Amino acid sequence: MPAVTLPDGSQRQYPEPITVAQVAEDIGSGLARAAIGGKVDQQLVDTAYLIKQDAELAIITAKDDDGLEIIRHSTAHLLAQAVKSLFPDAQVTIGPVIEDGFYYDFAYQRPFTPEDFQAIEKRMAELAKQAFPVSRSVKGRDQAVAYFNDIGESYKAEIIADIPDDSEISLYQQGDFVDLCRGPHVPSTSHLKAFKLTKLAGAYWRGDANNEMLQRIYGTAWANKDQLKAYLKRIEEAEKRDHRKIAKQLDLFHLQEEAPGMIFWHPNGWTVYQQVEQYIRDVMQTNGYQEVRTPQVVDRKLWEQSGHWDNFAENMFTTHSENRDYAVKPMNCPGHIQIYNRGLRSYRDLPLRLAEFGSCHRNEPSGTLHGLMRLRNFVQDDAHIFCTEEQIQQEVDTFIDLLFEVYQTFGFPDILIKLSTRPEQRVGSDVIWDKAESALQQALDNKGLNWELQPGEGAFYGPKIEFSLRDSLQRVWQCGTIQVDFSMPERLDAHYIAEDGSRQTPVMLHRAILGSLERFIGILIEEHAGLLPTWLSPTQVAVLNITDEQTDTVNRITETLQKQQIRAIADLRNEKIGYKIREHTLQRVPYLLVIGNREREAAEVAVRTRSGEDLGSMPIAAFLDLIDADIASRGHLVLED
RNA sequence: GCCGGUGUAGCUCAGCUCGGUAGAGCAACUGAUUCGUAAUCAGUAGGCCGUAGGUUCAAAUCCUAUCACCGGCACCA
Repeated sequence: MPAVTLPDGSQRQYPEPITVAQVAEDIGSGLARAAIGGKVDQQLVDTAYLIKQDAELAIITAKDDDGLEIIRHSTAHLLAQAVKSLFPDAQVTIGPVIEDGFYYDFAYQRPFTPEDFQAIEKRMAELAKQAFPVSRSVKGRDQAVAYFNDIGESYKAEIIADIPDDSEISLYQQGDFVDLCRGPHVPSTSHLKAFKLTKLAGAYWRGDANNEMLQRIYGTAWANKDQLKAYLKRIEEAEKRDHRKIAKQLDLFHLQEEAPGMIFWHPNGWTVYQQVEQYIRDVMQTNGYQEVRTPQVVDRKLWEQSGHWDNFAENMFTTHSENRDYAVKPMNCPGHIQIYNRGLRSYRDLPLRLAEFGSCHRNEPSGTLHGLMRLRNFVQDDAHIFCTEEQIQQEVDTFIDLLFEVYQTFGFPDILIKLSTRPEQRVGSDVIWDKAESALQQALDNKGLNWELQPGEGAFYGPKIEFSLRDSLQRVWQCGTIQVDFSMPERLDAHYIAEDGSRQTPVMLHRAILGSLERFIGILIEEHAGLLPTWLSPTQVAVLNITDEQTDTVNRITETLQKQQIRAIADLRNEKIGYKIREHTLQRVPYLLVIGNREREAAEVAVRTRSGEDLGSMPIAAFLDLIDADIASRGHLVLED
């Protein structure tokens, strides 16, 4: 006699056990048709799930987030069914739901071609239309292993073999396709109406590069065609923000074959870079850091001593001269320790904060390079804080505040924070690790921040916090970091004289706010779609004449602006004003000053923003006040819609 | 590094299936036009078809290798 309580609080009594689908039918036939799952006492189940006792029930439809997840998961199965029907020899492996979609990994003797891809998508649509009922069954573990081995699905058998002994294994069947799955799934493939396969890629079995490579097919799935269309539109728009595309349009930088993973900065891009660097330099100077500069090419011996040669030799660029081996620096820390080590340090000197816009080279694997985001040569806003163990907490605390201040200036509200703790292979005692990890964790918790734990992901020398941002396609890139290091000061003989006269080894904190300046600028470009705030814009003002009668006036105004440190250009070309406005707007110039005879007579400038807003005519002094305030606010003075 | 895809004028792209003198738009240059808030008109010039081999009477096109880029995977001190 189950009593079912619905989300609105109403209760329904049934004389005997009843399925989710039947309850939906009881409520209404429309709901019954829309039902794709249920939530019984907070647990997601199929519509065929039998409710035997009193329970809370929510009927899940495509409108629910859970419903969408079920649809995506079921579409992954549909993909597998389509692949098996076209390529019976292909083996299925895993097919999880991911953000906005799903993927499925297959093992097959030859690569899927773009034509196969089309055919698979077409077959999926056909199969969905056939409205196969999806049914669940349960097998014992050994029985399930035998079953999948029997039908030639050895990967599935391997997965099941790893599931604990006593677990029940659920199988889902649609047509003649059977897959191992926890579920739940839609009751019929007819619920899968809005999907699209998006990309074809390789992926290692079980995510291990030592294993064979499978073929992964990615797809997206939605509750209806409109949502699918909106999603595809969103992706299309996001791709337009790609910093590599915008860099071409705005002439910011380029890469070329002869220097893979290294940037040729053009005047426009370098202007942006310089603004970012100078801002961070100011922040460092006002927050107790001292800037230094250390060599690019350093004798191999130092890298052996620091441990880099052992751990990262194949990722370092090396060179030699007169029988000596050198490496181009991949990090700045050993250099900073050399500066620390010149002269005897006292506990009174600590914390000592050494900062460097250090250009580092790392020979990253070719497949990882990605525009400004992943390079072989990049500059970090790097600094190392030498301190005592007692000072760690305070330093971490202050650093996080500083980082948030900077990220706020640049307009990044959405920061992903991860804490990585001790890995298997590490140096230093557990006592010290305990201290360091808790210092980092406490600093985060004290500020009430949301963070994710990554157990075992710390560096061999200490735990770390990573601060990551997303690009326009939602890919995550690590930018800021703070890492506690117990190892390197000792390896490189750093010491200080403690209060009691003893010789102690300092702790070192590696920290960066932006991380790689290049990467940060890449994200900045995508975040703003190239519409950089005025303080960062390569050109801040374009002064345009209507006819050549105003040439002298335009030149004079441009010079006036330039003398006030405004990055202004004059556009005196013999073109219609509409043409010039279009061009500079496409170049994302924040302010356009139009000078015709009216303005010349009135000694004013007509101000137009790149968003198309007309700020009216004003004397040049008034415009200077306006743009000065804009620049000083670093993008936080909102003049445009 | 691994899997798949791509590489043609400064930019965006067509031509490649099925081999037969390399094409468009924008940009550039020249000339005309002097114009009021997102594209004035006409003309001219521009290409080692990523690179190196091969097949062929003939290769942008077919084959092999290689480099770079794009999308993933693995990696990211």
